[in-house]
Amino acid sequence: MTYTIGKVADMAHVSVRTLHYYDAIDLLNPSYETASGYRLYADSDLELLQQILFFRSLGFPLAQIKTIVQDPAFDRRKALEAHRTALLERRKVVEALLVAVDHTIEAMDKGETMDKKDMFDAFDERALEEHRTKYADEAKQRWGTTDAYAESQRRTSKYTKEDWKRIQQEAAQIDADMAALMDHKVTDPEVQDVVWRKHEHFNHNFYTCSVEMLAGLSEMWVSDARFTANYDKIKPGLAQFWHDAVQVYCMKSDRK
Amino acid sequence: MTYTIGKVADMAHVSVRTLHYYDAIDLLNPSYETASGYRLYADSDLELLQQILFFRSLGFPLAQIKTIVQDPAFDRRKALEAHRTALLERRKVVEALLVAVDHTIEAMDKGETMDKKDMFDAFDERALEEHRTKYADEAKQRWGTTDAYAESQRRTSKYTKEDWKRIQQEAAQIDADMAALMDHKVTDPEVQDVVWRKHEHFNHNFYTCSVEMLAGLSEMWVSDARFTANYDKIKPGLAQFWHDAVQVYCMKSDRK
DNA sequence: TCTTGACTATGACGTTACGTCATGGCATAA
DNA sequence: TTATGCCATGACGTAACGTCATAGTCAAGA
Repeated sequence: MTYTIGKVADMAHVSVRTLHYYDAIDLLNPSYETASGYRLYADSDLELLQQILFFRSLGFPLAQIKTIVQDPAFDRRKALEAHRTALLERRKVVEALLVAVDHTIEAMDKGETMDKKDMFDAFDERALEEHRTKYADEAKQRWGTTDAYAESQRRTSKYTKEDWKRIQQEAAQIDADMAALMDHKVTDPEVQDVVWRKHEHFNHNFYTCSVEMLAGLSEMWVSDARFTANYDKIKPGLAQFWHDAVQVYCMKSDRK
Repeated sequence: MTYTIGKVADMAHVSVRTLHYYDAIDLLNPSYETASGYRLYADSDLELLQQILFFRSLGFPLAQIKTIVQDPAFDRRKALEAHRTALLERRKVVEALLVAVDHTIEAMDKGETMDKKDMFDAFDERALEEHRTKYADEAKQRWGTTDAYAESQRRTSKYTKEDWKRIQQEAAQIDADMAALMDHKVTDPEVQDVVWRKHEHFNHNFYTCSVEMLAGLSEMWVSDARFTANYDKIKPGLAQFWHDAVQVYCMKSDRK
């Protein structure tokens, strides 16, 4: 059984142009051809198309898909991991752009409406201060004599009230995202991604945080009642869950 | 004071070609020109370039930057927020791709190691319960708000333990039959026949399952590690095989 | 003054994965 | 036979430049 190009396009939900293109770049050449030059696709062509579309849906460029589907000895596993790394990089870029855009918007707000800004946080004031001292504490308790603490002091001392507000909001979002994943296993990639975001959040806002430091911090979250309470009031058990997830995260980082 | 193109390029850390390009698209035309046609940039041009590069660093497309810097009445704030929204969307896409890639990698891992530990769960209570919640889950995840889910709930709630046992045995038989055909092509009529049986099985026992739903389900079997594992422990690669076979089945049904 | 090397100009092609015409041949049912 | 619909090839456009290729310009050293 063979199918004309329009049929195939309909079945696979791609355009005829796409199939023309795949033929032109020798990614998918139809097995048969009529006397008048019409393309005829066989079942095996459909299967290959499935494969191609699968990898396309994962965001692979066509050039790479070509080698993947045409070389049976190709290491798909390695390709997937390389692709994953590229995606992580892309995410980092987007995150950085988001932060930059947010800051710009914030700066515009500041310049334009600084006056009526004072009305805001009355009770918020306290929350911010609490938050500030909490992180300062966190660093001091563990690395009071180290460079990390000095770095934290140096960086945080320049933060404005708005900075703290933003940092707190980001942290809250990360914690909320983690709380939403508490029914997953701590090894789940989604969970690990949130851990990664927390790690990045520390690096961006406080001090260069090694995985060892992160592991240490996570231990404090379960062993120090004040931190435990802070996490558990978001969702009971979150402190422990954070701890476990971070441990896995650090173990995986070690291997690299 | 004016600067030649090379000087400007060095100062702003962009290429000469980039400035040529900006001139060509009328994003930044130098204010002066020598008799021999050399571009000469004034200080005001440099400032404009600064602006352009700033918005570029935020990821704005040049076409938009053009209106931003050339129209003083332009609402930068709104542009920034729209851009922020776009970035959030991009992040979501990247996150989704990451999850998909992770699941695929995980499924590959499982497929290679799962085979050794299959002979578990026979027909004990727990397996049945797991099975029941699994299908309930399956429906809820995709059509939690639709009629299909309600129908599934209504019908499955009346099933007895014996019903579940029968349903599971039927499903297991279908899966086993499919596993036995994995050396065939997915377009093979025998394979397609088994897909048809699976489709009927769904229709009889759970809810009216359109081909679109079936296609959606099959995608979940490969993208959700839990389902992938369930199929692959019958035979490694079965999840992917089911997926491909169902896709062909649905594509062929579309034609009708 | 002549040459040399650094700098500049324009033009054109390549990149990704197709969309969108434009033009014209082929197929099939009425 | 014709109307209608599907098919083919070719060409241009996309975003933001990189990378030649070819050729004119400028300042400095011999």
